[in-house]
Order: sequence, then C-alpha cells, then structure tokens
Amino acid sequence: MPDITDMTTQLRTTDDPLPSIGPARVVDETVAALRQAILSGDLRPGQKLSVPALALRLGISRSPVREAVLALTAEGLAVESRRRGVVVTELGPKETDAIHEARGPLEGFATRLAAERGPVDLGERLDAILAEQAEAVAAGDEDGYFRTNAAFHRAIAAACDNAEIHRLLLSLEGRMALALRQVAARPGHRESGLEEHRKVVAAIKARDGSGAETAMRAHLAATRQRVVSTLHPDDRMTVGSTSAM
Amino acid sequence: MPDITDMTTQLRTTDDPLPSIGPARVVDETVAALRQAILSGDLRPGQKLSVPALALRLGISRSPVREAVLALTAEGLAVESRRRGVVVTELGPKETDAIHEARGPLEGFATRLAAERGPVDLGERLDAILAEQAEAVAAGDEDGYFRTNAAFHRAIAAACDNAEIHRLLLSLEGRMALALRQVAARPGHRESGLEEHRKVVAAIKARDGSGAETAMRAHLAATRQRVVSTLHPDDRMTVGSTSAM
DNA sequence: TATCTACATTTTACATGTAGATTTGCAAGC
DNA sequence: GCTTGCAAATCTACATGTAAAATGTAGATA
Repeated sequence: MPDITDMTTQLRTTDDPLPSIGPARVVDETVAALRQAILSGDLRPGQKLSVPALALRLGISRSPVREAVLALTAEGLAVESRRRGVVVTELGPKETDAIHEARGPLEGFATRLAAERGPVDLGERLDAILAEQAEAVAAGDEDGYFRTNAAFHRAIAAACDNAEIHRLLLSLEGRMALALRQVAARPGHRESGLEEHRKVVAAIKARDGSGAETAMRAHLAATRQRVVSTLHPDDRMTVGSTSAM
Repeated sequence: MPDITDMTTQLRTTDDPLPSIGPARVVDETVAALRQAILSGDLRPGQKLSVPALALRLGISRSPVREAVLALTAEGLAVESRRRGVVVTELGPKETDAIHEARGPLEGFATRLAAERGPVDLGERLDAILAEQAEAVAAGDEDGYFRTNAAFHRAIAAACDNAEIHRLLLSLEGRMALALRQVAARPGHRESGLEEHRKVVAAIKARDGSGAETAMRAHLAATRQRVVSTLHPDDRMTVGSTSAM
C-alpha cells in the first residue's frame, strides 16, 4: 500500500471563503487539502499522489481527486509522467534558483506599478502587515514570519492593478513556497527581510516607482542569496527532473 | 442544442511534442483540438464549452473532455463559473493591455539572459526564423508572420536557460495569441515588427544583454502601442473592468 | 547470486450512471 | 409587449465500472 501520510484533516470543514456563494465543491476542498499537505510537508517531494489511495483516505470518489491532482499539476506543485501517475514536485537547486531569478523582474515591476498607481491606502495596509511581521520577528516566530511575508508580497501583487501580473505571481507563489521549505533558516534572515520590506514600503509611500522597484529587487536578490547560500555546496537533492520531464 | 462550430478537425493532429513516447492520450488530443479551435476562432470568446456536447461531437466520452476543458481553464484560455460551466475567455481592452504590460519585463529579462548565456548557435537559429519571417512579410502573409513571430519569441524564451521564466512565458502565450486575434492588423505592422526583431537579434549576437533587453522591451512596447491603438476608444466587451487606468 | 519470466495486483485512462442545480421553452398574467 | 411562473430539458459534479498498462513479486533458469 502506498505511504500516504496521515491526512487526518477532515474534508468536511465547511469553510467557504469563495468569491461566489453556493455549496463548496469537493474538488475545491480536495485541492486545498492537498496543497496544504504539500506545502506543509505532509506530502513530500517525489511522493506519489495515488488517486485511488487518496480517494479512499478522504472518503470521496476518484473523480474529484483526479481533478484536484491535475489542478495541482497545473499549479506546478506536482508533475505528471505519462501513464505513471503524478508525484509531488521535486525542486533541485537549479529549479529553486530559477524561481528566484524569475521572480525578480516580475515582482520588481509589480512593485513599481503598485507604487505608481496602487490604492491610496496601500502604504497603511503594508504597514499593518509589517507591524505584525515585526512581532513575529521579535518573537522568533518563523511560521509567523512566513505568513506575513506571503501576505506582504501578495498585497503588492494585488495592488499593481494588472490582473495578468497578479496571476503570474500567484502561479509562482506555490513553487516558491515549496522551494523555501527546503532551505534552512539563516540566523538573522528574518531581521534582514523585515528591514528590506520596510525600505520597499517607504518607496511605495513616496510613490517612487523606480525606487520601489529597486528596493524590491534588492530584497529579492538578497533573499535569493540567502537561499542559494544554504543549498550551495554539494547539495543532496540532484536535479532529478531531467529524466522524468 | 448548443452551437458548437464544425470541429471537423480530426483528433489526429499530433502536434504534441511530448517528452515521453507512447500512445497519445485522448485528453491530450482533445486539449490540442480545443486550443486550436479557440485560437483559430472556431470557438469564439464567450462561447460555452459544453462537456456533453463536445464529447458527442468528438465521439468520445465526457471524462477526457472534462479534463481537457479544465486544462484549458488552467491555461487561461477558458474561464469557469461555479455550477455554470466553462466559457472561452473574453479579453477586453483592459485585459489585453495588461497582458502586454506583463510581457514587457518578463520577456525583456528573458532576452537579456538569452543574450548573456544562451546557446552559441542562438543567433543563427534566430536568423533562420527571421529569414522565414522576411519571406512572409514580403509576401504579405499575415499567418506566416504570426507563426514565425511565435517561433521567434518561443526560441528566446527557451534559450534563457531558466525553466521558470520559460513556463511563465508559455502561460502568457495562449492568452497573448487570443488577444492578438482581436485586433485588426495595422498597415506596416509586419515590417516594423521584423525590423525590431532584427535589432534584438543583433544585440543577442553581440552578447549584449542590456542592449538585448532594451531592444526587446522596445519591440514589445511598440507592439503594445500598435495593439492599443486598434482597440482604443471603447470596444464592445468591457467585462470585469473595475476601474480606470 | 543474478537475471528472466509468469502471474497477481494496482493504477491509469476512459466510459458510463445519476442527483440536484441551472437553463430553457412556453404559456398565462399584467 | 413584457414579465412571470412553472415544467421540461440540459448540464455540472460526483460516483462507479472496466480494459489495458504498469508495477510488484515469486519462481524458474543460468
């Protein structure tokens, strides 16, 4: 029997924060559950996503599970190999670096746009997020830092008033989170990150598009450097996707 | 009965460059057929993608059709509304402009990377594509121009040696093509485009990353300008437009 | 021991069944 | 004419059935 980790999360949680009203679909809940399981590490990279096993475990039929698994594949959190099923995405150092490299120009530009034409209260909202982040940093709360970090970047992506850029950044977010899970935290990384976030907000408040882009790219470059340095020497996880993909 | 256009296209199109050999899946062929139908205009924006009707028309069961339709949704060529099915994506002027805006920094950066670290024969390959494009331009062959244009941009996206950027640009390509279908051709647009392409290639051959990025962004900005000018005042479809720009 | 083959098991990919929601057609009412 | 109010038809979302492929495993062979 395949090794499906606990997954005790009941699907019948009935939390429906959907934009449209109506009963939550089983597919959506399954996607959310699987995404959560992957990003939390309950389902590890390389692990097989067996449709029958997951259906059995979740107490639902195979149809919504299959759809959910395919949706995760489209999200980049899983990869498909023909006639051999779907496995959780494995990101090697090369992929991780590529993700960070891709993020730079895209999110840098998004930050410029947010500064130039974002909503008037953007600065305040970002301040609120950073206030929460400051608490997390002071408490050494790694999980809280990640949460507020994601909120910070999402807020900027949403504020750039370009649905396409927003969409692209969302499609990077999952793989980014997957990549970040694989790196060890460096001492002081939270403090540095918060400081860099503050510079971005300062430029946005000044409506300085160019400065905001520069600050964000500096932040992302620093993040990339912190990540690269942790998986740098003689990494365990070889690329792996060269043969399967 | 829903109005499904002809779709006489045989499912054996086999333009799917799959990494693994083996018998083509019905799903893959269906995705290809639907994508083709959407991009060629056989299935028009706003048209409903009825799973039973398509299954009947294609002579297959509903399962692979449903999967294919969901795949197109993930690609951005169709949109889903809860319990009300999937329709072909409608792109208004705002969305079209957003797509072009998003493309700038991303593909500009990809061009820089391609110039700095692309394969040695990249210049020659691009020359070959542009030679073909020159023929199309000389012949006034709009379809040939679009084909070589797509090949040109794809070649650069592939040459940047960053799978993530490549992936993001591919996910833009479909929506880009959909957007371009909606604009009328301006006189001289092919000639201008070819000339701009040549400048990009010149910079790439010189391994001038900064110049290549600048040239590509200039080309994309010009394209955007040509597109925007064709749909400028107020086009019919303004779905989901939230605010002024 | 290592390799090959035959068989059993599992899984994918596609086909089909169906309850309930949604849309449509159509006639009555204003 | 235009709405309103069903009833029929249709479709979505999920459940289940199944052939063929893939995988695992035991026994045979070298």
